[in-house]
Amino acid sequence: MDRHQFSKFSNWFDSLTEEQWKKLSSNTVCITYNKGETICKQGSFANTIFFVAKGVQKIYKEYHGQNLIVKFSQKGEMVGLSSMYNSNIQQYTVASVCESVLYAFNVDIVKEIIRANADFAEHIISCLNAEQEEIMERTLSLTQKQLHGRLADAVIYLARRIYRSDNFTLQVTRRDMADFCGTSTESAIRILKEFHDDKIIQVEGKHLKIISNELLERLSEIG
Amino acid sequence: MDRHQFSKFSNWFDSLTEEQWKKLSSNTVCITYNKGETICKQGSFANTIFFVAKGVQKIYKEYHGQNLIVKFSQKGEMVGLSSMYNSNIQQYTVASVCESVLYAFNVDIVKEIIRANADFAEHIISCLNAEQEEIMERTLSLTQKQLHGRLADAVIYLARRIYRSDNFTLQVTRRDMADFCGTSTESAIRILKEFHDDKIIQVEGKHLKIISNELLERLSEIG
DNA sequence: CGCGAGCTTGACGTTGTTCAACTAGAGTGG
DNA sequence: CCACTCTAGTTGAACAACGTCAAGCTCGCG
Repeated sequence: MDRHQFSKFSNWFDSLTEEQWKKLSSNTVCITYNKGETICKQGSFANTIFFVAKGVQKIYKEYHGQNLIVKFSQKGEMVGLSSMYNSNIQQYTVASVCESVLYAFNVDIVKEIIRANADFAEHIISCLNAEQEEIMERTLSLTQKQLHGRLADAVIYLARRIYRSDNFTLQVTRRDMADFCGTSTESAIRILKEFHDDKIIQVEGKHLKIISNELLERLSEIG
Repeated sequence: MDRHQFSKFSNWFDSLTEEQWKKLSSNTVCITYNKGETICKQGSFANTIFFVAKGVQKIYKEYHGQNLIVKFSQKGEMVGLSSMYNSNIQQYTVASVCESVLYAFNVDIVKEIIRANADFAEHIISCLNAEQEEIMERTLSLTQKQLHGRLADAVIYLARRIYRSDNFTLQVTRRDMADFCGTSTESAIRILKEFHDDKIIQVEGKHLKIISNELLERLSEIG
């Protein structure tokens, strides 16, 4: 594992001493996942922290055959930090929505570094804070807004956070969009079509283009 | 501030050195809040971490005049850990649902101790993990279950986590119950009445008694 | 005694789910 | 190369769940 490769797209490991880096990387494997493959499974033992080097993944909770997608993770993010202490049971399932490359760290080594390196510990806490803030914002969206608001939020999320463009090719299915908005596939499709007909976005198959960010934000705002 | 008082009902500060404790406690004030008073407000600057010595508080997000109660906090818990890093803006409002006593710590001192004390840092991370797990569980409940399941969850939560009894006096209003379940006051009342009529619980005004834990759990399970 | 906040109930309308049917494309095996 | 199947996407109609509105109630407090 070349340290320089990592620091190009992530500051996660900048604070590590040479020794800490060696220990971490010698206990690490790199894995490539195909589209649709499960990376880790809700309910299994959580002894791994993942670092995403490539691709997009969906992090979701399973419930009675229904899925709720909590968030999408991507390049430069750590996955599994929130199942690190307490129960060592995985709280959610992670699956690859396109070809992904992940590094799998041993959780005990990560914990060891947390204890030895205050900068790294702070980074972790800071990251957990951000994640929780995000989840609470989404919980608010999912529980207080109607479908139009929720789908507007989803489109904004994908455009700004994941694809960083107003014009992108969806790697997720309509079902995933629905699971992200806590609704049924049919409803998600209907609302997206409405947005299309109202010239707020342009959807053709997997291609999505935002026409009016203002209208999307208005929809998000009024719920 | 007497250290012994604290260690009676909390292990939060056990790992602190004498010096760290002195520094922390000399920058701390103790405040009593009456029922209904706001402890801290969503959107304001977050430079305080609270430690609850007495009472029950509601932690909620405000949105268009509607509130979503994320959780209730109580004796022995820290409040504000999740707004510690990143933005120093309070992510939620905290209000007292009965007479409460809280200690207000300076966030910078807490951060200083995190850097200097690995046990304390681990404790914080562990706590953040637990909180996030709880919030995700609730998000699942709120988005995937129908009202009966959500109210069953709320009753179970109050009985097991807050009052630790199957027979207790509610300090929260029906409105709060509704805000906790992401529904309207009227709906919350109707479902509670149904539970009462079906002899699952017994509600009379503020008094609540669980008659059948099995039925409640079945309701929670089937959603 | 009157006022206001919290609680309760019924009627009604809306939102969003469910079910069923149909289409299109991708992969598979004969 | 063509039937076959499977998955994803789409549409419409019927229905259930839930929110909203309106009204009345109770109880504590000034």
